[in-house]
Amino acid sequence: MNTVTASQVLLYQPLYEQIKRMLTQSLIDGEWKAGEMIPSEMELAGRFQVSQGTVRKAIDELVSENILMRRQGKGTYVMTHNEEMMKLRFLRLTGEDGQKGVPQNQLLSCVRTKASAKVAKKLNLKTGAAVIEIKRVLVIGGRPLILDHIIVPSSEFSGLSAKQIDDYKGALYRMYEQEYGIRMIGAHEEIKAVAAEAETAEALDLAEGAPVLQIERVAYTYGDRPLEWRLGLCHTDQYHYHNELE
Amino acid sequence: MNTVTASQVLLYQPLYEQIKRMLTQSLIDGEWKAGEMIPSEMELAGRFQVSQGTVRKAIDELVSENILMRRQGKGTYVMTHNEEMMKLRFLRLTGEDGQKGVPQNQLLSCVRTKASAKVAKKLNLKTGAAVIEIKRVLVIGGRPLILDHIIVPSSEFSGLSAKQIDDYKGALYRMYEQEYGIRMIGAHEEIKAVAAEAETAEALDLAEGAPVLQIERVAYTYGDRPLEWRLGLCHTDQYHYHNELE
DNA sequence: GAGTGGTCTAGACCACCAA
DNA sequence: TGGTGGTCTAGACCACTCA
Repeated sequence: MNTVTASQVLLYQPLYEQIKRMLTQSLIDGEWKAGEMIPSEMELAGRFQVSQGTVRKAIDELVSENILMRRQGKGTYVMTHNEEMMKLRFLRLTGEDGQKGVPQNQLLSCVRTKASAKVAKKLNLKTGAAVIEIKRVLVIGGRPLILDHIIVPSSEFSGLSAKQIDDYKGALYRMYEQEYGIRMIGAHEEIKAVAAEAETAEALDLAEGAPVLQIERVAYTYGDRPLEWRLGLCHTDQYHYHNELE
Repeated sequence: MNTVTASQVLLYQPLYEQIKRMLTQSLIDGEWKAGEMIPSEMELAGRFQVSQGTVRKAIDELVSENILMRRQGKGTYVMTHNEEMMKLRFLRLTGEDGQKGVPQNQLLSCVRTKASAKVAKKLNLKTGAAVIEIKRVLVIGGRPLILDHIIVPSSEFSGLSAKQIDDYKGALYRMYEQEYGIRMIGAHEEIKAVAAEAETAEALDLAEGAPVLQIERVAYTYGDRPLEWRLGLCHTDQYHYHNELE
């Protein structure tokens, strides 16, 4: 019976799902850019020849995924990392008081290199593909907190420079969005506890062998396309990673 | 103008929000228990004197919060930790292959004691209030993986025994639900990397001082009422904590 | 006041399930 | 075949923003 169900699932597509996919395609195609207003619900209903309620349901889902945002009385907008609430959207480290503090960015290096087998697999690239590798330290409250090791494909970020990273004060997802039109909409993280190696210990002002939190992240844009890999090593004496389970 | 808006926000409540609250209250009152079917949308619409669409929107939100679940053609049910997909809902540790493996429970102790100031604060209790303290090791794939230290208020879990924990093979949230009618619907976790102390090292078969993941969790039931505190110490050589950011 | 999103209704029809 | 949830429509009215 499950085999029958499987084929039915593939055939049947509610209208609002189809519209959701068409809206997403328009976002991928760049018809509406980050921060811009999209057409009104009535206008989209006319374009797709469906009722306003159906368009609404499609938009509802995109809003719940943080891809669009509504502003009552004004319109519906493409979400952007410029929004105050989105700026540190993916930074899950907070102090014991629950406050984040504003991170300072201290760039260590930004070089062209080739993708290792491991990173290539995570980014759907071929081993040895051209990538850009960034190393930096995030300083919060005057203390070095995270040593980040970041890799992005050169094909999508050609010309990426240390100056751009500095210009945006290390807010990389804002920079990707504004300089390259690439909007990160989600990420997958894998977390472990490891002993600090020499490089980590020095960067974070710790003893070698001290326990640090290792956060491996793959961030992706529309259509779940992975476009950034990063490995963060965090000192968690006074900070913690927080998570809400529902 | 913000002051005006604030009072308006307090006064204005959409119908579906009111219905959502009434449904939640019925759940708190135990009108429908975990796994039971609630009345049909049409019946609730009649009871509350609103249209079916309005009831539907209220239920939609409760479903998205994992509080209710729909079964097309059958009805709407109170979510339960018996559901296959809910059984390890809050366990975020997986092996490198992304598989969870079935955990075995090895109970170390289950005793009556008094709440420390720290735990009391997290559980909204008074310092020194009667609590039950459970220590156990979760074994996955034959290897001890997590040393758990769990505290619940005696007032809500009177009579909790080692036998109950064994009977449910350590699936505590299923046990809370079936034995005490308490359903955990969410949790907050704070994660750090720490060095294993002697007790931890012994329980997890590690060297003292080895880095371990420390997960502090407060789990809550309907109305965000906290009813369980736990501290898990995890060995993350072959496992990792995973998280999806959206 | 015009335009937008937000709520609510009433009713139609489809998909699914169980008896 | 009847009852349930799932989709879709058309239209009304409310709340908000801005010119």
